Amino acid sequence: MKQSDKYAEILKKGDLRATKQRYAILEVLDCNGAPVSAEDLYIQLKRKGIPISLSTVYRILDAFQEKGIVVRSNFPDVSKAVYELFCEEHHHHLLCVDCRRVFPVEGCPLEDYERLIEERLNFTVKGHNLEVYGHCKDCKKKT
Amino acid sequence: MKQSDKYAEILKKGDLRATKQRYAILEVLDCNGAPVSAEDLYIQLKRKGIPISLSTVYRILDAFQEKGIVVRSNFPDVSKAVYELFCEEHHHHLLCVDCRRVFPVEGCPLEDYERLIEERLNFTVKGHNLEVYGHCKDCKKKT
DNA sequence: TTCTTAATGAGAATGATTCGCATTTGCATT
DNA sequence: AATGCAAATGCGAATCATTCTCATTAAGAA
Repeated sequence: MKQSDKYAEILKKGDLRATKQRYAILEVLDCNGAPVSAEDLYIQLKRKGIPISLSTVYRILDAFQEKGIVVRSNFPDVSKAVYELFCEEHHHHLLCVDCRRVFPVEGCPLEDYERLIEERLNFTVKGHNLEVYGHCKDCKKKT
Repeated sequence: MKQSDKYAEILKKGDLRATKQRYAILEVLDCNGAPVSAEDLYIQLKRKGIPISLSTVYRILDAFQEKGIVVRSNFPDVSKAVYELFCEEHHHHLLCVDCRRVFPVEGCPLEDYERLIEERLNFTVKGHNLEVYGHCKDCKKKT
């Protein structure tokens, strides 16, 4: 199966029309790995020669997030939201406070904690947000 | 010791002048328990008859955060930042997606996880952000 | 009481995001 | 392939949270 077929399927499943702009956003997110801001995405798309406007980037990301195609996050002390493709394997992020890069970490330590919350506080847990921040191995060296 | 003495001490320790506005913000945060946005804080202060402007609220919260007196957080899908008094006991928050209330939970399940990250990924952990969201016990009933 | 400097108020400026509306484009149906 | 219509896009204006500027006020040391 070609990449473009994969994207077409994602869009069809989400009941979204297949447009050049949507394909291009899926492709960039797919290649990018780490979360990107709407503006970065816009710049990358322009650089690739894709005709698109910033508001369309926002609109597409919104639609994607509604359909569960992407996940939006807000990192502390960063004023813009970032987006990445939804990933089956639940994972979290390490943020380097020096170089501002984002590293994925697979796995999640919260199952027991959430069970405890459900039992002790009678709260139905639907999800969580977790980011860990600090100094990545490259930035550690430099100091 | 009176409450106002407590606030005076906090300000002195932070090397900040004691002003009516700063006392008032400390008092509201102290009574409020849960995190509040700058605007909510401003509204509450006005309601109490405190003369203050919104920019001052932001400035004071900024200064407080710099001194470690308050903690600022960004909850997902909420565009404004929220602030609460720094609390010695490390804790996290439960967000009810229905009533939007915030509940504190003491304790933290991340020690082992962070140790693992430090070892496996050679990343120096400085802190983390964790919020759990779902339906609180009151909203659960209503449905 | 005076002086210096930090803090405040009011509103303008900024930056991220959303909205409104005219135009274009997928795509289901002839 | 041509048609029609709803969905998607582009552009700029609008909005929202937050920060900045600068003139005025008030803490607190001397």
